[in-house]
Amino acid sequence: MSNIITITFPDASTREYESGINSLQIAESIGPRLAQDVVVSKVDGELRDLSYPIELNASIELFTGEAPEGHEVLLHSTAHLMAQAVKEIYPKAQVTIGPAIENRFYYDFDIDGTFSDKDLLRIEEKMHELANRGQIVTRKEMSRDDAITLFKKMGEHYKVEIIEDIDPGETLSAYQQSDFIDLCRGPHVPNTGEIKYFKLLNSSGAYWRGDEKNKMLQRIYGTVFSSKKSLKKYLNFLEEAKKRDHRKIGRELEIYIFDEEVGPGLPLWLPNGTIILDELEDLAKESERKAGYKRVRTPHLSKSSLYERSGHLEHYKDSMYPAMDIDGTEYYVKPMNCPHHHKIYAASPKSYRDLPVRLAEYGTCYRYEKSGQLFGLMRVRSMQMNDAHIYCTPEQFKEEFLDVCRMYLMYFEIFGIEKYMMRLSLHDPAELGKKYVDDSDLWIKTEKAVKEALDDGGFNYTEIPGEAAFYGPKIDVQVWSAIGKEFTLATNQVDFAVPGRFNLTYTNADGKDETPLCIHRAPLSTHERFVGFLIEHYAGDFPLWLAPRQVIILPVSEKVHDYGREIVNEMFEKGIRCEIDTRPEKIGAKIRQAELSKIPVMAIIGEKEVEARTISVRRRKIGDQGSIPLDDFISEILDEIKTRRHSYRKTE
RNA sequence: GCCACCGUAGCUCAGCUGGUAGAGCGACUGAUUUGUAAUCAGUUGGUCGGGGGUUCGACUCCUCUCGGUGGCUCCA
Repeated sequence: MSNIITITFPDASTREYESGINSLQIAESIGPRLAQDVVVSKVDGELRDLSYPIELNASIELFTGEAPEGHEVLLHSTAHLMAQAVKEIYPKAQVTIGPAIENRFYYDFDIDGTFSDKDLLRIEEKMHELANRGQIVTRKEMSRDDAITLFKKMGEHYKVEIIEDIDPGETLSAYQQSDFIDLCRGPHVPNTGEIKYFKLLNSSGAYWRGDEKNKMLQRIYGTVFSSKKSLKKYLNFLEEAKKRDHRKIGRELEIYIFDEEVGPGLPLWLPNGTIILDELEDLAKESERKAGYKRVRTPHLSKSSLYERSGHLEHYKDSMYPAMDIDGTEYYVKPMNCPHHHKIYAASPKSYRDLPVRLAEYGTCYRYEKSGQLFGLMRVRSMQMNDAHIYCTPEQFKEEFLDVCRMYLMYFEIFGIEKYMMRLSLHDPAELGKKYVDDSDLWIKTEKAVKEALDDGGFNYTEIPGEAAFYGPKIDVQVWSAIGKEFTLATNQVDFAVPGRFNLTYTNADGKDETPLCIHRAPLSTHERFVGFLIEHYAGDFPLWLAPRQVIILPVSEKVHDYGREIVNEMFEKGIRCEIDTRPEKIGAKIRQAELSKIPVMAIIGEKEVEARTISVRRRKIGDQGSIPLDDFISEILDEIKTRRHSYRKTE
């Protein structure tokens, strides 16, 4: 066996080393700085500990804590460090799982009692102490049975439970630092001294294995970075995100409120918010009209039999408001519009020539969301859906489905939404007849058709098994709130089951009855959620067409109030939302107030402007734009509104 | 729903170990007639989320309840 091996680096350069060398030694041979910063390596494409001995020729990639691979290891190692600290302070605590997540890590513990903020500080202190000790982190491989024996002896019952679920033949690994041993796949940093810049963020309850039937554990979230600067930047980002939170801006800009006496999750839309909703609806009506949708309206209540037929009572009863008894019959507040639309479809006989039938309604629905689930406008109990149902033949399906997807993209373009993820939710064969309509062939056929449509349309998407609706696969568009919470913005579902239950038919060219497919779609989500999202997306700086307050006239002195009122009237006549600030304040104060209110256009008028019939334009965040004739100003504003132009952005 | 934390004026917040509440902004009034992010002065404003209890005395302690926040779980 040759003692010399060749190591290939990502840039294709090579170096020779003695067999058995590890990544840390290789880093040292390149430079002391790299040796200091390197956290983990990839050997032949596999992430490995720095101490992993390399026996044969290999390709190697070294990662510092700045690289995503390195950061993840750092996060994970810090989770271990936290667990070690917790075990030292609370010897009776049992450790469970502690993974790295995006920019953060957490660890769940089973302890008596809970963690207070003070406890977190104490744990954090302990962590610094343990980190500074420079404990060497070593990897130990063992058989599954040995692992069970070891963790049983340690009294770590959750770990034993985890191991017992692993295949008997597998070799497991554990990492040890001082007396602390944790089952872990690794890799980890070689020394706890590498962990310097961390902070524990918050604690919460978390069910063991995420199942509310299980015991509630105590979870601690924290974060770590490879430099003080990065940590600070991240903490700062969290602070900035809070400023964009739609709940904060929604209150500041008087968009919506919740009232204790009205009830949780039941928003009241203030005049400013209603303007935004109206604009969104105008956009939706306009684009749906052009796309051949017909608008319908349906009641808020229906008999229970309707939802029995649709299957919703069977599948979603827990999320519906309880039934009310009316003249001895059970009625439900509607949790969705589809059954009503099915009835409208069925109201007259359809031929294949009538299809596709596209029915749209911004119907208000009510869903009983668990109290802990409510989240500002993003998760509410009363909601208006940007809803429509498309009934089509199997031949028409692909094109209809794609048209819906294209409609999302058109909206995203209008709103400047760039960060999103498309998710295709598929059924789980094991759940057929339980969670899902029991028709395996139809599921497979439909899912294939959806995938084909998406592929042909050139869409990128991720497949998620076991997340489909009970009646068919669905496409969700996922976005993230300012504080990083993921949620579904647009949704598009294929329904091959419910039309049959409603006996919906169309007569085909051969004169025979067939059941149409139904596409459920809500590209603008619920209007509540969409507005919540937009508030954060724009950080309250709405583009002109959406801005509740579009133009404010700021008179330099009272002498020009008449001219100002004249402008307001003229703009009002043209449909521009314009107001005038007649407070006896100096112009600087009026500007400041307008800026804080995020009014996009300020029109400053003084005696010069009166004389020349001009206005001095100041765009929010842009500043003074100079004087222009009043008529030009009005037509510019109108054009910007009409074309729904993007807002000016500070950083662009 | 579960775990933790929080709840003082329209908003943001102060109020030490119990002695019946303060500031800034806002709003209002008056003066100022102002040129691109705060003119000055005055006035207004709270049964300290609500109920019950402990205490001579509760914003402060206990308890129940309502609401919010961070998570867990779920989302047609």
